[in-house]
Order: sequence, then C-alpha cells, then structure tokens
Amino acid sequence: MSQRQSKSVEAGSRENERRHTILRAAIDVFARKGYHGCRIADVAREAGVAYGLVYHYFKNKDELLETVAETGWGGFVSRIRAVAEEENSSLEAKVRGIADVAFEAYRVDPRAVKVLILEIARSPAGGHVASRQQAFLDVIRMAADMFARAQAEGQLRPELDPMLCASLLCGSIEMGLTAFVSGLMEDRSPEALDRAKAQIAESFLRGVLPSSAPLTETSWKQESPSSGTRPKVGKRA
Amino acid sequence: MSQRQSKSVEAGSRENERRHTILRAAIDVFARKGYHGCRIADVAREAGVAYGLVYHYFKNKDELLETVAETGWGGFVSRIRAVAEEENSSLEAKVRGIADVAFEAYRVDPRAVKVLILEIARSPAGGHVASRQQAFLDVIRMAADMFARAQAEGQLRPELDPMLCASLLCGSIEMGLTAFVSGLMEDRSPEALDRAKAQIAESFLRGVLPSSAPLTETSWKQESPSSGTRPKVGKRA
Amino acid sequence: MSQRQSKSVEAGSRENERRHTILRAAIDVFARKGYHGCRIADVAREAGVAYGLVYHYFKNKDELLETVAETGWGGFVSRIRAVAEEENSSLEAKVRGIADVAFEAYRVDPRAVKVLILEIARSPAGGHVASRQQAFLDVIRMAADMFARAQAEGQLRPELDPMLCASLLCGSIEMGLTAFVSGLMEDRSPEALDRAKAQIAESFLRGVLPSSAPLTETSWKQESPSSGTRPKVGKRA
Amino acid sequence: MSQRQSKSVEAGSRENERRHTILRAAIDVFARKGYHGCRIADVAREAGVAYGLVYHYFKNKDELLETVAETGWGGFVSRIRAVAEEENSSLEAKVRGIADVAFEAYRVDPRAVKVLILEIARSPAGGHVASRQQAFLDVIRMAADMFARAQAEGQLRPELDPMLCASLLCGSIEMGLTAFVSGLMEDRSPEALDRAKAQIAESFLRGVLPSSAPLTETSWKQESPSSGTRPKVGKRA
DNA sequence: AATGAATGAGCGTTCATTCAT
DNA sequence: AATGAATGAACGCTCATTCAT
Repeated sequence: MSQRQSKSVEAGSRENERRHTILRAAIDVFARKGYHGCRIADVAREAGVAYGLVYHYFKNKDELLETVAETGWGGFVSRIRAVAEEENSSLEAKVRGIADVAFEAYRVDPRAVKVLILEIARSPAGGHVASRQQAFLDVIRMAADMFARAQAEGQLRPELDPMLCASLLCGSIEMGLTAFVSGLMEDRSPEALDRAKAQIAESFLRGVLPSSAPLTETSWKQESPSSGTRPKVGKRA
Repeated sequence: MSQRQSKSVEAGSRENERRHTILRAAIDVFARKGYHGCRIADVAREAGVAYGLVYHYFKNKDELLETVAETGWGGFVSRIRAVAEEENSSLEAKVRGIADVAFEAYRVDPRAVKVLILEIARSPAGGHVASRQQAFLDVIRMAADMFARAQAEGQLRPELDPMLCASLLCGSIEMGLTAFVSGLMEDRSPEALDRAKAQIAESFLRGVLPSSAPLTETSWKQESPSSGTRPKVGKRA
Repeated sequence: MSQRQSKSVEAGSRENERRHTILRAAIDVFARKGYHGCRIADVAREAGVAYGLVYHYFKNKDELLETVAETGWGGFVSRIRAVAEEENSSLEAKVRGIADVAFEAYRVDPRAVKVLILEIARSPAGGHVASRQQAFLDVIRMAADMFARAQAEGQLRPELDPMLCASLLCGSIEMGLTAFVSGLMEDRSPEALDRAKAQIAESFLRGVLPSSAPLTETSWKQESPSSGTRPKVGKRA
Repeated sequence: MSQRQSKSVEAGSRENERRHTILRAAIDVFARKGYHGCRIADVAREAGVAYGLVYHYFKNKDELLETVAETGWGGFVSRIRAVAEEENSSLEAKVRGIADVAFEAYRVDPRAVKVLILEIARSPAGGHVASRQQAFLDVIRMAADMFARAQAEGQLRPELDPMLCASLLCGSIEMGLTAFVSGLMEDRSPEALDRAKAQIAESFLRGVLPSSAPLTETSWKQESPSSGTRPKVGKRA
C-alpha cells in the first residue's frame, strides 16, 4: 500500500503522517460533499496543510480519490474475500461473515462507509476514477463465485442464479447499511446494528438455502415485552 | 400554414415535441455521463438544438434534472404506491407487484432506469436536486408502511423490522436491476428478466414470510426441460 | 419627430401608436433599471407586445435608446436652445427660462427626467449610444455661447469664464433636479419645486451677475412667519 | 513597472503590488469603458496578469468595483468630511476647502476622478454596487448639515434651503470637474485649474452668502495683466 | 404586422494544476 | 518538503438578434 519507507525512519513516518492526514481529510470532505462538491482547496484546508502540498503526495484529484478508494474499499474487499474464499466453512457462515465485515466497517467508521457506498461503490456511469469505476461489481462477482461453488455442493437451491444471489446479498447489505447511513433507522446502537445484521443474513439465507438445510438462528428479536411468551418461532421445526 | 388555428395546434405539439426531445437527450446524456459529467452543451448537441434553446424550456440545469427525475421517478413511485397500497391483496402479491413494476420499467426503458438508479435514487450526499434528494428513501418508507400493515395482519414474521424489510426488498430489486444495467448479467432477454424478477421476489418472500405461509412458486427454473409440463401458475388461491 | 404618416391615416396612427407604446415602455424600464439592466424582453412585456415586435419598430437596442434620447433629450434641448438664443431678453431672463424648462420637464414627467439625467446626459465614458454620448456637453456648449454673448454685452462679470459659468449653471440645475429625483428633497409639491427653481436661478445669478446689475427677486421664501414684516421685495435696495 | 527586485522581505509588498496593479487596471478600464463595458478579461489584460488572478485578489467583479470605489471615493469623502466638520472655520473657508479637495483629487489623478464621477457617484438607478449606490447623496447630506449649521449662525442667507445649497455646491463642483474631464475646458494647466476652482467657489459663495458678508476674493482673473491695479473689488460696495 | 421559438456569441466564475520561491 | 500565487480551460447562464410562420 505504501511504497515509501526509505530515507530515514523519522522522515518516512513524518511523510506518511502528512499523507495520511490528507487522506483522512479527503475522506471527510468526500463524505460531506461528494466527489464533485469537494475541491482540493477543501481537502487542504480540512487537513490544515498548504494548497500545493496535496499535489506533493497525490498526482491529481483522481489519484487522491483512487487512493481513498484503495485504502477504504480495498481493505474492505480483501476482508470480504477472506471470508468468501474460506475453505472449510458453510455458505451460511460465509454469508453471516460477509454481513459481519460490512457492519463492522460501519461500526468502526460510519463516515467512511458513507463514502464507500455513495461515492465509490456507486460511482456514476461516467465514472471519475477509472479503475474503481465498478468497484461494487468486483465484490458481486466474487460473491457470485462463492455462491456457484456452494451451489455445486448443494448448499444453494439449484434453481437459483448465483450471480443474482450475489446481487441480492450485496443489495440487501448495502441497502441495510444505507438505512442506517441515511437516518432511516433511528436506533443506531450497537445492539440495533447487531439485530439488523442478523435479520439481513437470516432473511437472505432463509430465502436461498435449500429447504432441507436448517438455519442456525440467533436470538435477535427486538425487545417485545410479550416476546417472552412468544414461542421462539423458529425456523423450521 | 399561416392560418391562426392550425398554427396554434401545431405549435403546441411542436413545442411539446421540442421539450420532449431535449428531455430525452438529457436522460441519454445523464445516463452516459452522470449529472456532473453532463454539460448543457452535450444535451443540446444530443438533442440537435441550439445551446440557448435548452434554457428556453428549462430554467437551468437543476430544473432540467428535476424534470428528468419527476418524469421518470415520479411515475415510477406512483406506480409502486398503487401496488403497495392496494386494499385487497396479499403481501406476496404486493411484493411480486413491486418487482413487476421495477422490471417493467427496465424493460421499457433500460437507459432511463440507469439514470433513475445511479443519478436520482442515489444522489450523492451533497445532493444536487433538493426535492429529489432522498427519492429512494420515500419509496423505502412507503414500503416500510406496507410491511408494517402486513405484519399487523400476520403476513410478515413478527420478529422482523418492517423498515429493514423494506430496505432489503428495495436493495434486492435495485441490485438485481443493477446487475442487468451494469452488464453483470449477460443474458438480458425478456425471459431472463422474468426469471430474475421471480427469483428476487421469491427469495425475498421465502425469507420474510411466516413459515406457515406457503409460497406460490412460479416456474422460472432456468434450464428445466420439464418445465413445459408445469402449469404457468398464476397467483395463489 | 415622426417620419411616418403616409399610407393611410389609420394605419399610420395605429403604427405610431404601437411605436409610441414601446417607446414609453422603454423609458419606463430604463428609468427603473438603467440601460444595461433593461432587456428587450422587459420592454416588450412592459409594452404588452410580443418580443419580436420591438424589432419591427427599432433596428436594435441601441436605436431604441437613441430614439428615447432623441424624443426626450432632443425636445428638451431645443426648448433650452429657444430660450438661450432668444434675441431680446436679458441674461437673467434666459437663466430663469432655462431653469423653467428643466423644472417644467420634471413636473411633466419625472421619470423621463430621471432617464435623461442618469442614462442619457451622463452616459458612461464608453457611451453606449454614439451620437448621444455627449448630449450634456452640447447643452453646456450652447449655454457657454449664451454666456459669452452676455459677457460681451456686460451682462456677465468680465472675469468669469463663460464655459465654466455654463457648467456651473447646468451642474446646479442638474443636481437640483437630482435632489428631487433621488428623494433627497422630501417635499416634491409644485410649490416646493417652484421655490427650488427660484433659489437655483437666483443664487446662480447673484453669483455671476455684475455687482452693478440688481437681481429681480421673486418671493419664494419658505415659511418664515416673520416674512410678513419683510417687504415682498421685488428689487433689492 | 518593476520586475524582480528583492526576495523574501518583499513577499508581502509583492502581493500588495499585484493587487494594486489590478486595481489600477480596473480603474483604467472602468474609466475607459464604464462598469458594464469593462470585462474581467480586459482588466486582466490591462494589468498583464492571468484571467484567474483577478479572482485571487477580488471575490468578484462587484467587489472589484466596490474596492475601486472604497479606495477612491472613501478617501475623498473623508477628506471632504474633515473640511465640512472643521470646528473653527467660516462657511467660506469650508466651501473653498471643499473645492480644494475636489480639484486636488483631480490634479493628482484625473482618470480616477473620471471614474468617481461617472461610475461611482452617479451609479445608475439599478445600482451595481449596493453600498456605493448613492455615494454622492451621502456627500450632499453631509454638506447640507454643514450649511444648516452655518445658517443657524447667520453665515448663510436665511431663506435658502440648506439641502438645495448643498446640491448646488456639489453640482457646481462636479460639473466644473466634468468640464475638465470631458475636454470641454481646453486649458488644463495647474493655473487654469486654480482659476476654475476659485471661480466656482466664489460664484457660489457670492450667490448664497448674506449680503452683509463680504467675500474674500482671490485674484484669479484670467488674462488681465492690469488686475493688480484693480481694487480688491469686495462684494458689496 | 405580429408572434415567440431558435440561435449562439459573450461573459462571469470556478477550480484543477503548475510554478517560483 | 512546503507554500500559495499564478494560470487558463471549462462551463453555466444571459440576452440581443434572427427567423419561420
């Protein structure tokens, strides 16, 4: 990720620090104003550095976004990949794992996720940043592979299109996060996030798993006072 | 030719024609380059009219997009609403109906849907067009109401959060369409679209409907050669 | 003033009427927004005619202003000239006459005078309308001639520069009117106007007439309660 | 004007220099073409700088003019005010002082006075620059106060309206300067300017001072070589 | 004559990028 | 490395003028 480290340790770290400061500033400004609304001047001011310094660390605006994308999205994607390509784990575990990764990212830095979703994952057709242009699609393809393998092993209902399954999972997670990002979901407590994460994974799994495969249910029913009396309406009997 | 009455009649339709031409051009250019990448000059060239004429029909760039949004999204939303607020229809029927509306819109005008999804529904944080800014959110809220009502009637599993259900449905449909829009799905034949539509609705329903409620399954298995024998089951009884 | 009258009387007058309507509208809009702030569209709307019709009666915007200037300023100037070149009248009578003409013009149409002063007389250095560019200067030159002749006859103190006298007279009258036009003078009643006119003429005359030439004073003292004791002095002692 | 001279110390002054260069250019172009005729491109070319640099130093065109106005008019007005509000000086001294200030400004920078008179003092009805819109009126009001005070002390004929007196004085001075600015006065030598200044002040004073107050006359008779022998013709005999 | 749609040059402003220090 | 002044292409919008009817 970082090619600079020679010179002296101090210099290197100082340099990295500066670079990182600018990067954080870029994420903030992007999150606040979006790609087009964000001017280099804004980033510099936010970072508290001189105008021209941004151009010392980044070739141009696109490289800056490119880097923002790489830093954020790249890490995100590799974590997703780690889960999706795990050797000895069930589809269910993988799906839950993917939801985990996504929600954890949101918990750690909601603002960055906002950028990821709005500015990077969905960069408009024209696409500012060539290589990141269809960032989301890579993830979907990766997930599609995962579903295809699972389908071959009988872990996914055979009549389902793996690519479409991948799209649905990603769409569900993304819109679930969007609901939080956008303020649609009022309760943003860690517990609420966990409940949402579980609901997303389980609803999805229930929808695509073979009828014969029972679902490991977590208890995430809200706090219905009467829920105690309610039978853990579980999955399948 | 130079007579009054015929002139005015023609004039009216000519004017509307021009306006419509420009609107179509705007949709095309938006679809190709996104809001910011689309210059008025592009729209004018695409429409084959003079630069200034765009400003004869639209106050400014924002009003142009606003109108694109209203024309496209507005109609779309009202059709969704008609389905969601239907009095005597089951949740399943409504969910299938919503998927129908979305996929029909895509079938009729894929390019417009592209704009809808990329530029209008997901307008970036900054949001160019005030009133349309959170267009998608309105639809989700509408769907959330629908799910809440259904839940009260026992048509939705009680432990699910209606707002989240709404998000998941919308996310699934949107990403399903995105898969087509983006070229992720290679087969874009009407049949493939129908299959996808059914898979989306059914996976979703299977995921959220109470276990006790059986799902009316349509025949959309891809390569089942025996599907010919299966009756084209319509709605459920 | 009007070169069109042939054809048929009706047609001519209808045409003239239209033209005049537009001209009035132009004066109004000019008065309200100034030359640059006034668009052809404004004039057309104000006149209640179609956009393009303005171009039937006037070649272009400049010709329109040119005509406004001619109509207003031209008439004004010729009236001034009539007074200034009168054969058998004293300098005092001429100066008073010039003030009369100016204030009468204001009384008749304050709005037109506003245009005259702000937009025509003082057209900025660049000058929109070539021929009118130095409209005011013509008047001053004319007045300078008048003063020079008077000086030759001993009616003006010999040490004064006639051109400067002309400038002072015009400046005084103009700024006097400006005081009314601008709202600096609150009382704009006919009586107040007459008082101002007299004060301007008399102050000026008292300043430039030879000491030996007594001034015919008018009674324009405002509301001096003690004025009863003061002889309604005609001549001074 | 000056290329490179020193380095670090002059950074601040270099910046000011640039700003000043642009300001001068703006004054020049304004003087030549007026507010509307003057494009930013002109100012930049005149100043010999890049287009965008103008916007580095001035927020926009209006602020540029605003600054021109402030720099020129503001200083002018405060000098006038200093004279007008002087405690121990006669009305005559004040009037002469005001004429001094005005003519001195012209002597120092005729071009700037041209701008002042044509573009700032008399900004058209619409008024480009809000705060400077009625710059002249402020000066007139100030002078009116001065005359009112003088009238209370018997230094101004009681039947005169102070506001009108102020207008006349300002109008006289302004048109006097206009005569020079416009080329109406051919002799623009310092001596000619002094003569004009004296004539303006004295004619005005003679016109408004009480008959009992003699006027201190300066000798400015144009080409009377024998004027030295002429008795200091006071006012009244 | 009358209408108003159509045209396009022109200008203010923004902002990514470069450069001198 | 760091600064911020300098550059100029790009684009939204206006509006005088023309044109088809």
